[in-house]
Amino acid sequence: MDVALLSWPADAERRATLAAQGVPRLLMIDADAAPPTLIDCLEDWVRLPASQTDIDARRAAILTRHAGHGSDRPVLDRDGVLRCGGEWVSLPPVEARLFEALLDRFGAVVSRDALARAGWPAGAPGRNALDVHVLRLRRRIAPLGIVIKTVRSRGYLLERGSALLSVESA
Amino acid sequence: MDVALLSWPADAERRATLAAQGVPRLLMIDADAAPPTLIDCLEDWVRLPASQTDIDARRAAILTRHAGHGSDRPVLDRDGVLRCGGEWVSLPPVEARLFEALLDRFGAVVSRDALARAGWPAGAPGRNALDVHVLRLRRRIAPLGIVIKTVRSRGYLLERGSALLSVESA
DNA sequence: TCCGGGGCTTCACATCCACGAAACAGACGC
DNA sequence: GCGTCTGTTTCGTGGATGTGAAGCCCCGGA
Repeated sequence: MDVALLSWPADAERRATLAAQGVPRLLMIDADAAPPTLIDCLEDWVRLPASQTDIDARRAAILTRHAGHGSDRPVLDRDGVLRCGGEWVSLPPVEARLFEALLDRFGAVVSRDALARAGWPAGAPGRNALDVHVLRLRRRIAPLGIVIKTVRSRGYLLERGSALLSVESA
Repeated sequence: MDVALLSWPADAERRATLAAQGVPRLLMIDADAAPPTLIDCLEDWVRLPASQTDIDARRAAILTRHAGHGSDRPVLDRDGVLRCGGEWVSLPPVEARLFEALLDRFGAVVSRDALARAGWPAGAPGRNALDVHVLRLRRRIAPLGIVIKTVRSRGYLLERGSALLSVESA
């Protein structure tokens, strides 16, 4: 995980998107622009021109806060091995593609359509196939403390479980 | 509560004291000094010389965080996911449209008529539908510390709750 | 002061649809 | 052959939306 560097006010829209996904941001403020109101604790800004030292300091601060809020993303490699919190599981092809799509938008909603396209690029099978694969994927990743939440009639959303965090850190 | 303005590195000792007391701080960094590592979320810094605008912006940001890791404005994304203070809930279509209308006028009154139009662009169902949906919306967003206040015979108004802040931080 | 009504809140249902879950079956690889 | 991966069918549960009706509160009028 890294801090996203954005221009302000140029990247206003991207900023909102990243904020919604919980991605930390550092806004580079144009010399003559007004500083924005910060959305949350994972955001900061520097006025340009700024020294690399100052920029690095603010990035480090954001990362520290981010770590404090605890939310490491799982990692999926090209062999379908999913790692998170020291543990790992292997994902079969279809589930790996589904998970990849969810991970790309970690913390944000992925529509069922988008998932179906990700899972079956050549065309999806029956409608229920997706349901079943999500079910199986859920069970497979549960031991890693990763959860797929349903957002009814909208899609699915990937996040770290809450209950397991204490167990994991213990 | 106000933000303490300190010089850095001159006021290092006072900074530690204030931090221990939970007092928010803004460090004014000497032009040639290295930026400090931030102790907590209630601290920030600006490099001198800095404009009053920038200083005020950072003070405001600190105060926002101080109001309690979640006193930020709620954010509703296009997938009906409402985020606030690290938590989130999903809103079904009708409630999402109602909430959007309230959020557009955050802190101000939105008339029942306007709400009805926002919730049912094609025309509202029974008159009571709005009441019931407001009720359900209230219950759904309560866990996020967001409150819909009634302004009798005028409409509704969206704001952050106060009582829940302690629960939320626990 | 008491009463009636408007405005809002809340509950109890009823309907419809999305999603969850189990069971089953074919295909494939070791 | 056995276990895994994948897809299908089927059934059940719970969410989303509306409607009707009972209650509360406050305000204005008799």
